[in-house]
Amino acid sequence: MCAEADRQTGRSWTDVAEAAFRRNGQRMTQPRKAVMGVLAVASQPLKAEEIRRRAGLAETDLVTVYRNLEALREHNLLQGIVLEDGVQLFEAVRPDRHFHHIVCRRCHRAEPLEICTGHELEERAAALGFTNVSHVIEVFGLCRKCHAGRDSGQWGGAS
Amino acid sequence: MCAEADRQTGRSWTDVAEAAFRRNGQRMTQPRKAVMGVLAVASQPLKAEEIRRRAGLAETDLVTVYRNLEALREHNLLQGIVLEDGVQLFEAVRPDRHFHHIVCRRCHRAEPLEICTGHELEERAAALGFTNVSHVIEVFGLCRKCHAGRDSGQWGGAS
DNA sequence: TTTCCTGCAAAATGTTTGCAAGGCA
DNA sequence: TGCCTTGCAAACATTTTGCAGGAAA
Repeated sequence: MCAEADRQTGRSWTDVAEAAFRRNGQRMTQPRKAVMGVLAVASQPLKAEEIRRRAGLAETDLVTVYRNLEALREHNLLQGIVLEDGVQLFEAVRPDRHFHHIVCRRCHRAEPLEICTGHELEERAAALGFTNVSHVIEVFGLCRKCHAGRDSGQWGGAS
Repeated sequence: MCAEADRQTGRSWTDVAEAAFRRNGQRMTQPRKAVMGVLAVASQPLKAEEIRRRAGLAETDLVTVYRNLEALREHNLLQGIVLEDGVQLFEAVRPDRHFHHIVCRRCHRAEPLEICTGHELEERAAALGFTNVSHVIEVFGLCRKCHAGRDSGQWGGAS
């Protein structure tokens, strides 16, 4: 799919995304460019609100941000993760990278964990008759900075 | 059934939960008993609304259900999973069982996947300086019944 | 009779939808 | 000039909070 082009042509994620939009007769507006710019350089998954902030779109409605995120997702250029409390974070999809994150449950800072153990689970799921299988693997914890003074939490322990 | 019994004492999850409440000076009310009864026999994680329905608490406010779920969680007797769309499902915690689920993204039916590959990830996270580490691993797909006529979905594929 | 629990109302959050006006191509 | 996008308002679903009255122990 479109994201594959990246590996073959060496084009940046932004270029690939822009091409996908144009191919579909969709337009490159200022808010869309700004959102893409943020996602292109983000080193971690971000909340919609944070994307707007980094994009310098304080004047822009959050609705517009969501609509652009949704548009990117439809082109398979964006993926989301859901935190323990239901909040969504978004990040650019790059074909040459698949990994999961350790996310600080206090400050939401994320670091990549460059291993993926999902295939076993997916195989098992397929054996149970499930199709269109995907997996979510996220690890939560407290980063060093946030470690000070906090109880173990209701989700802790059950690993 | 035997699987419900606490490994050491032979007490059922319900008994353990009731003891935990009484130990804390908390009371066994009718809504609380009903919620616990549902969780004790549920074979899969359930939404708050579904718990109320199964508990026969149509007259009871959902707020009460949430408060009881929260109370159970504080005793480490309940755990939740978050679906791709942010909705929470709840299930009883049993000390002798740790596994993840394959959840149908249409009908929310879940089946256990009796393997857990989270420890590697947690070790890695700990090495990065994170504490209080826990993990969320969920696999989503379409069960056989729901497989008919449905597009691949915005989250699909990116395994 | 204490104080925990419930119901009701309302708020908080995060996200989506409808519609008319605005602006890329 | 088309019609894709935006802004605004409002709807939405889920979950949380405040407060007064009701009920376990």
